[in-house]
Formats: sequence, structure tokens, C-alpha cells
Amino acid sequence: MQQRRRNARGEGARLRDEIIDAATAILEETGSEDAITLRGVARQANVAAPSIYAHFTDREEIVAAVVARAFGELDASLAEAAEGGLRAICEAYLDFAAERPHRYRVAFGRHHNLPAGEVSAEGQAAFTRLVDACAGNRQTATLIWISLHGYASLAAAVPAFPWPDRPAMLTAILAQT
Amino acid sequence: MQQRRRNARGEGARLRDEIIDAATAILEETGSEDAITLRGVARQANVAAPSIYAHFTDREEIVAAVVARAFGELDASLAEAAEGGLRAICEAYLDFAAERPHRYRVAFGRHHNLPAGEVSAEGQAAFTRLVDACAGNRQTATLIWISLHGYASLAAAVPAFPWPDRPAMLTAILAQT
DNA sequence: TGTACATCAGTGAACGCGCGTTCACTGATGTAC
DNA sequence: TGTACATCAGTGAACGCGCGTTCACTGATGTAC
Repeated sequence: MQQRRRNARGEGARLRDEIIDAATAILEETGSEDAITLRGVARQANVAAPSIYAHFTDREEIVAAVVARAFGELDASLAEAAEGGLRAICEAYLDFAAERPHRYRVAFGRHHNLPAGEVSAEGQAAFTRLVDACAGNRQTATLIWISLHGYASLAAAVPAFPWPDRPAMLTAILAQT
Repeated sequence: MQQRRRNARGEGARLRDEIIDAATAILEETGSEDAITLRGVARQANVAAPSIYAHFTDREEIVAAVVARAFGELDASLAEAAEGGLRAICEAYLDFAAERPHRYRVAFGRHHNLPAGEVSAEGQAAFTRLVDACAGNRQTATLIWISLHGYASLAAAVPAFPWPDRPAMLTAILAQT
């Protein structure tokens, strides 16, 4: 085990973030959700395996934290693009999916069996950005969302498919408005 | 190991199908792709683990076979619905995704890094059914496909989201034509 | 028709490995007096 | 200011487990003569 300067008192929580960093790095490098193992994450974070237990009760909680952070990042991306209008938000959405393909896939690919009405807060926030850009029309925002998601995830899954170029795609998607 | 009547001579290939059955059953019951382990599949198929090697070189090849079969089933579903026209095909697509959620997710969620132009034959066949129903218009078929996939996969992933009902959704999706 | 034999489908034991988790612990950091 | 001590972040060794894979094998099935 390599040297690691340990956190000062009261800053133990910092390791929590480093663990999520480590898990995210593993996911994005290997492309595989099951490569996120407790021991692997510990190695990546330069920490002994049992140290994780101070911050997460099990492996699953680490993955959930990775997903929550990814949704937060997506929301931030969309927020930044909001002033550019609906098309800019859609561009930002597609950029996010293209640049962080594995985080995107895990975040939207897992089946979130949450109790009715309880969608994750971060995900809801991101969707609300879309609704706002659609002048509050949820129906339109939903249609655009499913098209964006369908395009983003299929383009990542089947790159060999002869996809239309992105501007044409976006124009067609937005024609639904 | 429980009793198992072994296949007659020349029918050894039958076990291959039983292995894919077993792997598919595990996937659909657990909902987890990594629950498809070589030993687990062997147990489910009532066979000793090394018996698998006569038919598959490794675990990955089993998963690939599960995916290939799923695409074949999807194609068959769409073919059956074809005479009912475009809307019927879309209904069949959504039914398939709703009834076999985990197969659908694994089939379309994996990143198929195939050499350019080499999309899986089964997947291509299914897409062609959609193109045919769109009077040969690939652009339209592509748009409908991404909407169907977006809806199917997001509805499975986030069931708590207030989705419009399916007929309304389909009508909106098909309005793109 | 009988029998020796090759083939073929599948087995059982064994291996080394990485995993999640537990346990008793260490030693630096800050605090009370 | 010095020092004893509690707290807190993190460690190292050990466990049992299921995994993928290998190996030499078994015994039923079909075939040649």
C-alpha cells in the first residue's frame, strides 16, 4: 500500500468524495459497472479496503453515489446551457452523454425501482430544465427527452449504424415542438 | 448434481440451446447481467460447469448468444405485427421491451464495438421491418426508432415518472412521420 | 446375431484468484488541565 | 507552556466463498465386422 497523507480531524468526510472519484474513474476507464468492486475502488483511492466502510455500508451504495453525482453533473451542464435556449440545452445533453458514456449509461440504464412519485432529486432537476425551456410544456419536454435519450444511448451502443449527423438529428427532434 | 438425461449422439448441440435458455432465465429472474456466471448457468442447466466449454469458449460468448437470440425474438415479433402496419409494429416493439425488460436492456445497453458497417444481422433485420413500414424512408424510421427506444428504456428505468399513457405517446411519436 | 471398439456427451476434483467483510490494532491529531 | 489522554482516520491480517478454468476420467451410444 502506497503512502497516503491522511485527512485531518473533522475532514474524514473528504475520503468519501475521493471514493466516489475513484469509483467513477474505474467506471469510465473500464466501461463496466461490475468493475466497481469495493477492493478495486480502495486500490484506486490508495486506501485499505476496510476504510471504505466508514463512508459506505456496501458496494451498492458506492454505485448509487456515482449515479447521483452523474445526475448532478448533468443538471449543472444543462443549467449552464439554459440561457442559450432549448436547442443549446439539447446540445448540452447530447454532449454530456457523448463525453461520459459509461456514467450516462449506468445512470439511465439501471432500473430505479423507487416508490411511486419518488424520482431522484437530481434527475428531476435536470428534467425541469428541459420543461422550462419548453415554456412549461411537460408533454413536449417528455417527447424531446425520450428522443434525446434514444439517440444518445443508441448512438453509443451502435456506433456503426449510419446515424444522420447531429444538427440534422436535433432539428428533426425539435420539430416535434 | 441432479439427474439429467444426456443427449443422444449427434444431438450434443441441443445443450447449447439449453445453456442459452438457462442464461436467459437467470438474466430475466435476477435482472442482473453479471448474475450470468458460467457456474450459475451450468447449475441452472443442470449440468457440470466444464460441460459448457464444449459449446462456448467463455462467459462472454454466452451473453453474446443471449443478446443475439433476443434480437432474433424482437425481429420475429415485429415480423408478426408487420401486416398491421406501422403503429402495430411500434406496439409490438414496446410490448417486447415491456415484457422482456432485462433482455431488452442488455441487448440495447451494451456497447457493441463492431467494425464500421458491421451491425449485428438480427438487429439490422428488426430495423429493416421498421424501414419497410415507413415506406422505405430510413430517416423517418430512425427517428421513430430512437423515440421508441427512448420511451421503452426510460419507462423501464424510471417507472415512477408520470408517463403519458401509451396510445397518446405512440400518436405523438408517429406524428413525426 | 453377437461382440469388440471408437466416439462422444458429460463428470468430479482440484487449482489459484479476487472478492466482501470482520477483527483487533495503530498512530497522528487535537484537547483538557 | 507542557503533558496526559481521548478521539478519530485509517491499517493489516485473516476468514470463507464463488468464480473461471484445467485435467484426467467415465460410461452410454452407436458402428464395424
